[in-house]
Formats: sequence, C-alpha cells, structure tokens
Amino acid sequence: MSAVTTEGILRGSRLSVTASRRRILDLFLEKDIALSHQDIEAVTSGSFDRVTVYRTLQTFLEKGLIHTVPSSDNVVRYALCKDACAEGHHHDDHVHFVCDSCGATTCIDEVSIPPIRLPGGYRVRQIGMVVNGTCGRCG
Amino acid sequence: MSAVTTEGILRGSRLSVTASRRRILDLFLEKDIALSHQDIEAVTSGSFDRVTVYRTLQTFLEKGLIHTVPSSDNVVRYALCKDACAEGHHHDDHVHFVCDSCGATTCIDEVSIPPIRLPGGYRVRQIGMVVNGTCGRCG
DNA sequence: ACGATATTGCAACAAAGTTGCAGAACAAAG
DNA sequence: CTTTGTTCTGCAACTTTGTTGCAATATCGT
Repeated sequence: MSAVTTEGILRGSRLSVTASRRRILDLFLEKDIALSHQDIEAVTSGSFDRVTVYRTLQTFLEKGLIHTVPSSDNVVRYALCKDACAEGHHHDDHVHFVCDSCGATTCIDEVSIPPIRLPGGYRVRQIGMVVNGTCGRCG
Repeated sequence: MSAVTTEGILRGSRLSVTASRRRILDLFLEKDIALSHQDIEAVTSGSFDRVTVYRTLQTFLEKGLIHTVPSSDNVVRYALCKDACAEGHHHDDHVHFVCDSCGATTCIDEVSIPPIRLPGGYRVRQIGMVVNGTCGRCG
C-alpha cells in the first residue's frame, strides 16, 4: 500500500489531472478536516472560478473521493474518503466530530458507530453520527 | 401536565400570539415530522411573507420551541422540542430518522443515543444521530 | 504533435437567506 | 373598550449560494 498522495488519488480516479483538482485535493490532504465550498473558496480565493469549485466537488463526490458530512447548520462539508470507499458506494460509518471552539470538522475513523435498535417497522440502511465538543487542540 | 396545544406552547413561550406563529406551530404539531423552511412555504404558500417564516423559525429556535435536525443535504430542518428543552439549552439526544422513500424526517424519542468513547483529547458535549432507511409507513 | 474528449471560465440566471424600515397587530393597563 | 408602548409583519432591496449553457482551453492516448 503506497502513501496517499494527490497525484496517486487523481491517477486512480481516472479523472483528468488539472490544476484545480490537484489544488483542491491537496487542501483536503493537507488540512485533514472537512471543508465546505466556502472554506475552499476562502483559501484559493480567485485562483479558480466559483463554478469550477462546485463542479470539482461534485465530481469528487461521484467518483467516491470525498463524502458529505452531516451537519446541523446549513453548510455542506466534504471530507476525504479513506480506502474503503468506492464509486457510488460509501463506507462512511465513522463518527464525525465538530469542535465548538475551532469549528473544525474531523472524521474519527477509529471509532465506528454503535449498532442501534429502532422500534418495529423501521428498516435501517445507514447511520450517521455527529459529535459536538472540544477537540484535542482546543480542549 | 396538560395536553400539548398550539395555544399552550405559545402562551408558555412568552411570545405574542400571532396568526403566523399559530399556523407554523400548528403545522409542527399536526405533521409531527421535521419541517424545512421550504416545506412550510409550500403548505402556507403565500399566506405569510417569506421573511416572516424565516423570522418565526429563528424566534422559535431561540425560545427553545424547536431544534434543528442534522442532515446530509444542505437543507435545515426543524422539529418540535419535547418537554425537556429549555431556552438556549436543548435536550436533544434522541435519534433522527430520515425515510429514503417518503423523505420524512422524524424524531424517535424512544431511542436514546448510545454513549460513545472517543480517543483521548476529545471532550464530548452533545451527540447527534441520523438514521437513514425506510419508515413503518413505507417499509 | 494531433485529434477526440473532458474541463474550465464566463455570463446569465435561479434560489435561498438577510436587513432596515414604516405600518399594523398585539398586550397590558386604565 | 380605548389608549399606549412594544412587538411583529410585509415590503423592497440586497447579498449569498448554487445552477446551466456555451465557447475556449487544457488534457490524454496514440
């Protein structure tokens, strides 16, 4: 298993390698937290068109490179998928953490979501879990 | 403990009782599912100004009458708080269910969220859980 | 280096949410 | 039931966020 690099991920995705894709993917690898469209815009400010960022995120989603993170505000955030994710079918059953202090959203891959029993009639397909609190850096 | 009524809730909230507030609160009680701004607009279509709906939801939030429900799309949905919620401080540790089929988001008060252990450094304040699947009516 | 294909930027648009302000509705008191 | 101070609503104008079509450009395999 090779180190996870921007180049490697892009090659593997069978997508054309372009400056914007490289840059955005770089950001995810470097920051290692979930990023919103706005976050990305703020950092790359003007290097690419707004539309390009939207489309890049959309493409990454479809190719299974990133997944969306549930949130209570109205902001969609995306995070890098780890190995187990494939196109269309996400292996996304890890806990997401949102720090009250620094606002960062991180995937906690070490902790998987506990099973749950629902009242009769409900059929469970997927479970999402978001924990709010303070992270190691801020606590 | 008295029955939960629109009038009762509004009185208790120390807010002025107005037509729009009564109507919106009615909707929550009647539907018993989480509603987005758009859902409300669709039903009340034009009875009130868009702005009034935004402000009413905002006010209800602040007074602790409703809470936001985490979701994976970019839509903020609100649900009625049960007894335990107070102004500012929500007792919101129940499971939310989103039906793939009918799209309804419901609060499952019967099931509380299992405790969880995070790696060192993290401090937990609140946990949110969203289950996707099919509900009793659709399954 | 070339040609087919995929990607980008632009412009225009649509949808979602916010703000200030004047007029209307409300609640409390007489 | 009327007055009065306060709160709420609707309007208009605006900002932000997200989408679409199309021409120009960059990418990739050969």
